[in-house]
Amino acid sequence: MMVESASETIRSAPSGQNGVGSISGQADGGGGGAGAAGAGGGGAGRDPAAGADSNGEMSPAELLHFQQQQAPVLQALQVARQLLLQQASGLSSPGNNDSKQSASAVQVPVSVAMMSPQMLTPQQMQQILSPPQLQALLQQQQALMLQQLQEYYKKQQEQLHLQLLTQQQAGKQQPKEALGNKQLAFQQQLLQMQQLQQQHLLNLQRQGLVSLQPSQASGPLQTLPQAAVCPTDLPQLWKGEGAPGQPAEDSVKQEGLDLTGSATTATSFAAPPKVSPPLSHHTLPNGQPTVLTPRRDSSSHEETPGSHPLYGHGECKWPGCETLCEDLGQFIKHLNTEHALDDRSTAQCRVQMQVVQQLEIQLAKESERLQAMMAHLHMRPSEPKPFSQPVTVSAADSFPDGLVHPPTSAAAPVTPLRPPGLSSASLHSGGPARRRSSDKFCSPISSELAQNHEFYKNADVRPPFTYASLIRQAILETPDRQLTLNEIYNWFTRMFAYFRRNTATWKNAVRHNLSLHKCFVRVENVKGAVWTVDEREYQKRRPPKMTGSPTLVKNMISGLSYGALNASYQAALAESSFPLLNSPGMLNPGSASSLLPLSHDEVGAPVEPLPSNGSSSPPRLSPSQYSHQVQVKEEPAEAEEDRRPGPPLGPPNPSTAGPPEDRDLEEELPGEELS
DNA sequence: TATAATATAAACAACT
DNA sequence: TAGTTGTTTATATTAT
Repeated sequence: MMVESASETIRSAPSGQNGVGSISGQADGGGGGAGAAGAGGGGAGRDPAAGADSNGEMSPAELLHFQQQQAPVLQALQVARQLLLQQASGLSSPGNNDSKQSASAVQVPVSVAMMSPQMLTPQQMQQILSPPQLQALLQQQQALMLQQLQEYYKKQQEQLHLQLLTQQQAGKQQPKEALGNKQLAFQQQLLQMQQLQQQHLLNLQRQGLVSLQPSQASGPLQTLPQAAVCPTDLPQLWKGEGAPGQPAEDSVKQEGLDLTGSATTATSFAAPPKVSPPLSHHTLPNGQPTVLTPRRDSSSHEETPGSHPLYGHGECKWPGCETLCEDLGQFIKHLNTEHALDDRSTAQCRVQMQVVQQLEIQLAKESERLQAMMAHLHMRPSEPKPFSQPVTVSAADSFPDGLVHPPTSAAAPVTPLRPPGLSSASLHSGGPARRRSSDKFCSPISSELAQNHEFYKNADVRPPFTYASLIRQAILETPDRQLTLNEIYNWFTRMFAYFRRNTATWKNAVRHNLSLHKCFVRVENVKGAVWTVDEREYQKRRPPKMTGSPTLVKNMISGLSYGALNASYQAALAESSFPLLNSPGMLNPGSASSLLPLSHDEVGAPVEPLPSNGSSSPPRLSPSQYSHQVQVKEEPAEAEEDRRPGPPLGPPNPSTAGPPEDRDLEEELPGEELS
């Protein structure tokens, strides 16, 4: 009865279509997850679309107005950048004419310079000043320029903000949707501007044009999140909080840092009511910034250990605040005075939370993308795979929650998902996955399992290994190299998400394999019957030609992904003699640990990373033992008595190995104690 | 095409 | 009696 019902599910399961469906479902799920994750910060996530919509609803006049507003900013940026570039080239080659120009720029108000760089031609400075002087002047000028740039931005942003406010007021009578869309449009403009500003500053920084000293650097630059880490929208988000808002009263801080954000703007701009649920103040470190450990810039972590997370390199790391503090005490004082619990700090904290949310959303998106990529690649197994990524990482990445939930339907025994390091051939089971040709020869189960341990554990993907190899692996992973049937079951379910379903089918298969293959020896001990592996018999199954023959190599090359080729090849060679991992480097910690027991239980074997290594050579079993075990299978009753003494079937004594049947295999294993 | 390996299904017996 | 364990047979698929 059970079997029948289960078999029905199995039958339906193998359908490839379902598998694909499940995949897409997972992808969808991922997307949904992302959406869900972004629910809180959904505003940001939806911004692009919302912005587009809102733009669509804006009147042409408004659009034009904004564009006009932004045009000068762009121009100014371009000009300023050119100017700085010229200056830089001038620095690098003092004799250059450009340097003259740059030097001359020092004397010209930056604002003017930005507007009409071509008109600046005082080149006398270059002739008059020495290179060091020029450089000093240049730095000074750069700082000036930055300051002016920021002021310029600030003004533009204030203008935009004012317009936003007026729109808000004027639009009170308008349908809320339209108003919201307009606001979004405004916010988009603000974001763009801020992004522009940041990109510009970043560019300057990258070009080495701006090596701003902390004090010199105006907030924006220093507070810029790492470009590599943050998508462009993230910095803007932050900026949006800090700079744009800058209502008049806050805009100019005594420190001269223009970065300080204003709470009001922050809330209205970056955290629209819908998006940012009222972040109650309790979420804020009430006057105890220490609670705000999650800094948005990782730089804080580089600071001297023991220092305040918000204090590093002698300055306050509070977003937008680079106030210099001589020591921790001063910093604490500064913290309590400048960053106490108030609207501004609250808003900044909100921003920080949004930054984190954005990062999470980004992570979700990237994970989804990775899934899609993997699915896509699986669709075309013939295509060469670029690289095999570190399995654990990618697997984890692709499944943020660490789980790939089995498709709702029992379908999809083989989903398009593939462990990154796994060869297409080994997974090639497009359909019912009847054949796992590569399991024995091409991709050693031990290494693949080690590499993709997390993947199989979490992904509902049918492992590309035969039942026999899996059973063997399960048994060999145990210190005693013996397992009861139930323990084998448990290993299957523990190691493979796939085997958490259709239990009747695969369990039947396991039993069938145990009985069918001579390599599995049933031994009775006190606890009952346990199953062991007769490596000699197991290796017998190998077609002789496979051993190190060109065919093997050919198969492997054709079957393995390029990235995994090397590791798999090595592992294959290793497995032929040492079935289990013997190359620690290929293991990820988790799997390595799981396999660890194997390595230390062998009595006689010195290193014996894998006792099971007996594989190629009749390893662990002394002739007597071996014969006895075989006998056991045929005559279980007798066996158990002899076994009793040591560990039930304890680590077979590796003392003398049976006649190495697979000599051919052992070429890889020089030092192996074959006999 | 023949063969081997494998997967799956199922029947059956023994045991708990 | 039901469930588990173990064996065996049959059939289909795939690769060599």
